[in-house]
Amino acid sequence: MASRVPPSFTRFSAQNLAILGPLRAGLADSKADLAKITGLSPSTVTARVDELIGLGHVIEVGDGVSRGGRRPRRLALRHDGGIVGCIDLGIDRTSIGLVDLSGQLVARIDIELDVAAGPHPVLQRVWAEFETMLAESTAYSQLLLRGLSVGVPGPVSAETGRVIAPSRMPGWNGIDVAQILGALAGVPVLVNNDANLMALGEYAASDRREPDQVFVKAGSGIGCGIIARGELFTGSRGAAGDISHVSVPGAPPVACSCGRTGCLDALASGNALVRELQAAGREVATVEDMIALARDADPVATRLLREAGSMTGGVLATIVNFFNPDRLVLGGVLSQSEVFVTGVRAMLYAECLPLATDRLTIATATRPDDCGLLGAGTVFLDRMFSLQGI
Amino acid sequence: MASRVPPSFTRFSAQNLAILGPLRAGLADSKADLAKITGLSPSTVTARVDELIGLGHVIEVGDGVSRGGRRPRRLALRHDGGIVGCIDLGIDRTSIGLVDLSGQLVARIDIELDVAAGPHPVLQRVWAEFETMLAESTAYSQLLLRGLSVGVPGPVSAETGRVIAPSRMPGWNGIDVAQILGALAGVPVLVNNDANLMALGEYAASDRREPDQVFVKAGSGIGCGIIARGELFTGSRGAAGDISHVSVPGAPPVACSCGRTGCLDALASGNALVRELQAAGREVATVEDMIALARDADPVATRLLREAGSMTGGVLATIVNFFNPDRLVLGGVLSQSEVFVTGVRAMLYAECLPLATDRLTIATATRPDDCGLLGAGTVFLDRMFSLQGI
DNA sequence: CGAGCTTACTCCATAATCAAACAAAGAAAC
DNA sequence: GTTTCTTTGTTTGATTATGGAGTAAGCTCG
Repeated sequence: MASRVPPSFTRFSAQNLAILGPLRAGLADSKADLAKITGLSPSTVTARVDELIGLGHVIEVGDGVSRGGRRPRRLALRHDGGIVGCIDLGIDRTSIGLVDLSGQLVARIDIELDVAAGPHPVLQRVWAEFETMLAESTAYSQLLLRGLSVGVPGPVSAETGRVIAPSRMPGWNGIDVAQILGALAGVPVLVNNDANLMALGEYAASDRREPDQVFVKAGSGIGCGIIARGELFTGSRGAAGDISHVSVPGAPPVACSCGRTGCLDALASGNALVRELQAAGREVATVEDMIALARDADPVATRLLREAGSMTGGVLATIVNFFNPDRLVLGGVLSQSEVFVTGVRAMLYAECLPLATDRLTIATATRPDDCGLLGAGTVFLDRMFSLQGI
Repeated sequence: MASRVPPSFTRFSAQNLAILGPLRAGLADSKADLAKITGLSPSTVTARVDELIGLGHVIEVGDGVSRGGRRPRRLALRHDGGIVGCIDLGIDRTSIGLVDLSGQLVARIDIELDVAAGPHPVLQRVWAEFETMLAESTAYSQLLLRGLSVGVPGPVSAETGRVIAPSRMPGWNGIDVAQILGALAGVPVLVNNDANLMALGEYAASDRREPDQVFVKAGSGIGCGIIARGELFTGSRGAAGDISHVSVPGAPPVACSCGRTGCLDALASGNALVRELQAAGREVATVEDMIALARDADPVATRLLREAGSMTGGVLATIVNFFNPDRLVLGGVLSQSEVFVTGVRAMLYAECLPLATDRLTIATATRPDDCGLLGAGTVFLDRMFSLQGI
């Protein structure tokens, strides 16, 4: 791979971004296309593209196929202009990956890591593992590390970037992950909630770019990310999408860690189901075990998953009526269970107005394992290729 | 008032809009301010403002006060450049108003009108009443009627502008209000859901311009409008915010017009409460009667209003957790009842995470009677002063 | 195989925009 | 009452973007 690294990004002008945007999204790959899409004049496109080529951000990649006239000279982003480190911090498992400037995931590892060990030990371990992975990825280790993008399993303040009131991350309240990791890595760090990143990753990875989507991460916990008008919606506080502690209609008053009873997280999360299954005498340790059991037609596991689907669907029904998304995506481990997904579907169609569901697609994640890392990469690249810059 | 009408709007250039936007919003009233806010150079601002003055859209209105140097020459939009007719169609009462180009409501009348009489009779009556009102408003009848903006008490398709599946407007399904009224009036007509318009009107009228707001119209029916990132959010279908037929957690299975049971509209709407109160032997005809009864400490009316508040609050709790608005505004007739509002508040604070409510303001509408008409005006003017144009 | 058509791209005179110097008008300091 | 500083607004080359004309390079069909 190219060892000559293009100059560091500072900021792009609005017009350069108008060129880079369609190139990045794959909506255009020639000057003519760019002129059509951006509305800029052909001469301006030529001038801007030449500048971007000179700066080393864009390259010509040979000729395209003719559409009845002169064939276009195809343009592309240089994806060797750097690399972004992506980290999806989980409760007991963390994924680490590399995303190139085109948004492709080009390397990943998974490590066992208990988030309860506390911010500093966890983040030091994560950084050490990342450095090892980067050094071993010979194709990419020469490239400039542009920064890190991290997903955490708890709310992240939109203003300060700190973790706030994370019910499942003891010792992390008020922690500034960007500052700690930034000190270790010496590069810019972005931090977001994991479900938000998964929503964005799914949106970027799938063909179905519906502008209004809801992504539900049903794993050991339950989270949710919102795409509104094609952009991540977090609310001014940064906590939008947090449905863990919504009361489930008509459910038993099971005590929740938040101090109330009947919360979705206490009733339908993977952790809650495993506990119930253990109470019923089954030998299960993880959510995956439980799903395997249900696949083997265990009646209790199957019933619990179906009920969890119903309860999740009941909460989502209100949200679908209210928000009217075009697409609802189920991700997380529980989405691997057909019974759970069926439960969600059945409840949604039963509880929603036809008006709200007749255009609604209910799907499972296109790349369930990767969407967290892909979303982390997307957030970073979108910011890098924006007026704001990194 | 000026009888010379400025030339018809066609489209504004992006830069002219950059000038008009801050002037319209009251964020700037001099060339220096405009340069600061828009980021355009002072010379460009001068050129654009001169052009807009020449076109008759902007005027100089004397000198401002010095802030330590030369005093500014104050600029303003010409609000005599036309007038917009606003119509808030209700189930049995319709408001008709005039909004000038600055967004001020300058005239209004209310008429008794049963929407069930059907589209053509209703819209003909509305247009006749509007013409009478306009002719009698001598200060404005000379001005150019730019168009009409209508709110209807049912879902409106975002794509076709037609009324779709309106549960409370028999005979209106699939009706193109814009086409019917446009044929009568000969001017452009915009149609939107009434709760959406009220949300926008409240947003425009209040000082608290929080970017993420939810407006709940609790009247004879229950509707809801969403402001996300400072803009009306309707979803691609146009029906976002429709919470009438959300199931109320733990409520009795009262039959609803939608064919299901336990819907919010069947339990907590003004109509539902009046029916229940009548069943309890009270002599009430309207929602206003019921509120008056509760003010006189009638125990049944008070209990019903409080329960309705709780049920509405229970549904809104899920929405607040999910959407995380900065502001929740209660409008419609029921918001005039302190008991109802208290019920909503109590349930919301009981059911929501502190994270979701610690920044949340729960308020009643600033101008409860006018926000529908104001919102209709806002929608029209925002569209007129956009690249899209009318 | 070439005339005519289509598509892709470039050149150039015109128009728009900008930064910077300048002018106007007032406030504050001495 | 003069000097100096601030703020507002205009004028002036220099820079930048634009749209249309022109060029390049393919297709298609008689």
